[in-house]
Amino acid sequence: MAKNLLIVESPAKAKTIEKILGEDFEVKSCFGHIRDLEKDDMGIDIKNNFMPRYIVPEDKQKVVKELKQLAKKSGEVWLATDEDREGEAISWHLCEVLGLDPVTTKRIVFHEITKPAIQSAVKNPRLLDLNLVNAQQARRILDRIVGFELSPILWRKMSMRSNLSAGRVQSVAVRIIVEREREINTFTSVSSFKVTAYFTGKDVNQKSISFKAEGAKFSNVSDAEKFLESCKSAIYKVADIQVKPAKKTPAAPFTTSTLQQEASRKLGYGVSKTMLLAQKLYEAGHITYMRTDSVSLGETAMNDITAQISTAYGKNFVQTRKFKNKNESAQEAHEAIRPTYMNQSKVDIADGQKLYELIWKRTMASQMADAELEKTIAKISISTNGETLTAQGEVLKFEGFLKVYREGKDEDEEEEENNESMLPPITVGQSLTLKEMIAMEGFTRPPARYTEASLVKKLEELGIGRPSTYAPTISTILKRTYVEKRDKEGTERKYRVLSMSNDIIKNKQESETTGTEKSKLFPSDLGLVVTDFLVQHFENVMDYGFTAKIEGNFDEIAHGKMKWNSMVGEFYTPFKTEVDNTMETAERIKGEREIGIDPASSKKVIARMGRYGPMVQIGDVSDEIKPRFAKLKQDQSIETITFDAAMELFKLPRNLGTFEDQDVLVSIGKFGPYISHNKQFYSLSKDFDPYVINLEEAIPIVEEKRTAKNERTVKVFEKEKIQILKGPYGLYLKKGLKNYPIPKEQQDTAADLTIEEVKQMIEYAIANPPKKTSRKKKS
DNA sequence: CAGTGAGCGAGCTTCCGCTTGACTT
Repeated sequence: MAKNLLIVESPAKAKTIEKILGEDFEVKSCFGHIRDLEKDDMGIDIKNNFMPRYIVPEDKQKVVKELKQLAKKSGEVWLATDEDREGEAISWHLCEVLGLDPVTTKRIVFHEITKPAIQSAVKNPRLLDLNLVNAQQARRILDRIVGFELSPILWRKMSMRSNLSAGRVQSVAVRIIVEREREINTFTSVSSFKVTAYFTGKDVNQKSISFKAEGAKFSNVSDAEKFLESCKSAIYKVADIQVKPAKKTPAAPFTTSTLQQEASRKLGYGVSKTMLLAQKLYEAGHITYMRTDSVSLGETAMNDITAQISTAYGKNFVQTRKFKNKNESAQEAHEAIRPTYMNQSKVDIADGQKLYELIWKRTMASQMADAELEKTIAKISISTNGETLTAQGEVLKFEGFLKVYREGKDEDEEEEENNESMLPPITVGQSLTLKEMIAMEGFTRPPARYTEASLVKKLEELGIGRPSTYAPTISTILKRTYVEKRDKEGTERKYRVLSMSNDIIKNKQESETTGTEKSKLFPSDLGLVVTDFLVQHFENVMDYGFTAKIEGNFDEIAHGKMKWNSMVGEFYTPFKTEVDNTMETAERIKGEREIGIDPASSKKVIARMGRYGPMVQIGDVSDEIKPRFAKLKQDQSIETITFDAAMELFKLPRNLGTFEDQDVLVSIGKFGPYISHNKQFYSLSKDFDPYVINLEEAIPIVEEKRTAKNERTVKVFEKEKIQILKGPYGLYLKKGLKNYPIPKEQQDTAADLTIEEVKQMIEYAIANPPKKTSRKKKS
């Protein structure tokens, strides 16, 4: 009898499952979706009830062909795609393409790849859930409509010529970054003075002790000073001690999102790097599937984990837990991310060890005992003013899960200096000696800029995007340059410190660096203006709750309570009206902002988007005097640039004077600052500031780089902007940014080439690009 | 690339969500 064919999504899964099922089944993978909407068009017949037009994309044709052939000669075909909306749809598409009857074809699901789970799944096949398939179609079609209607509006309304895009997920992701940036910009930091006292004394055994205690916060320096003043000659006594037990609970096992966050905090990985390494670990069989939103662990896995904990740390370290997902949008088709074998603590994947270790520890910790603590809070009285100070200490009574793992924290979650040190043994009534009392100025902090991973966290909270798309979404908004990932240097800030020892109060000023950022997401001006535009015209789609709202509708479709095309239609009609309206009536996107009047010409100075990005402009094209333009520096923004900073930009290009009877100019080009002299350009190193460099400094740079250049230049056709240059492999032609080869036989006589011959050579090179030699070995 | 920078516009671009290989020296 012919074998049955079982189709899953992932090839790595296929291998494992084939082993489990044995002789009767041949297990193949379809590599995810095998059909999609037409690519070049909307792909939807809107007038015909939004009937989708599906095609098999080029890169899936090979797989589909193979599956078709196998299906023909196999016994029964079983569909075992993931148990979620997308998986159900993939199975339906498989039916369509392989000519299977969706009403009789066997459909099975499982959440873990273990022998019992799979065998029981095979014993209990069900049929395709067409309601769920329709929910997926609604999701797909709605996303296509939003993306393919909004993007063209941007092409029309944005003068920049680039591949702009908008979509349900990406545009909201950018909005999150934009709004955070504005929160930071409008944030005003408030300072206060916090009192800390450093005490010494003796414990019951007459051993010397020392610790610190904290007092009130004062909103200004004079109140803080008054307080210190009032503590002069005071007697300090321990007024009260309270001891409270406390416990800490381990975090749930990893999902895609939490893995990305933790790898970012602890290992400094970007989300793409994390996923790439996780993929390698998965393919090598070291971990379970890495694109998941589930926190649950299979039964077999639980046994493996608890056995491992018992052996390594003892039975009292075991505490099993069934974690539940907080997130309603989770579809839980897989397990949490965990090692496949807990007894394996090392892997042989290059760069993968650290990530594996993180997964291993997190998994172990999740089934380990709570950590038990003892928190001590001591109140210290001040005799002179009746105020009290508080000293806190924490003692770990039982390590529990902390033995292997402690979750990292995001910047904005960092609690105020959580004192996790121990308090020395003190007794109520005991008097203490004040060594020093300090009132230090501190400042409230603006919200933190997002990292890739903290953005993923936010998106997940809003139910926007899926585990398989978090990393690609971030790549998209970076590629579109709506958002930039970069560092920011901190700024110096002064703060005051009042200190009192031996009843003498001193007032010092110190300085610190604040606001240093590493690998953070900043919105570009493009991101700012496009977001404003979209929010203004498409508030509905840009709303943070939009996805959650339509997910509710998809659920109703999945439960057969709503028809998918009427749901899409309800969205489409008002949306399309707004699209048409916006196309016709909306102004071009400029993000224009007036920032002042140029005193020299008394013309308006504006900051706005230009063809080549953000710029400042004096005057207008309609003026008699020509307008002047300057592009913004990398860290400047239309929204925040000051008048003075803008005027500084107009100092370029700048004529430094003459050298060898030719002007020396300094300016900033696409690739940074440069000097131009005698029609040649010399890029300026970081050591020189184009706004301050003078002629004396510029001349040596020109001379030095010119000699270097002369050694390379054989001939220059100035009018045509073509050069013949000497390279490591011989002579070649350079036109603009592109290089073209000079044929071997003409290498020696290249210096005598005429412009006509050179042009012909370039034409020939363009017409005959180097061929990709695909040599297939003949067996 | 480059002493500019607008706008004009031919013809191009684009979505989200599933999955992995891969044109070449």
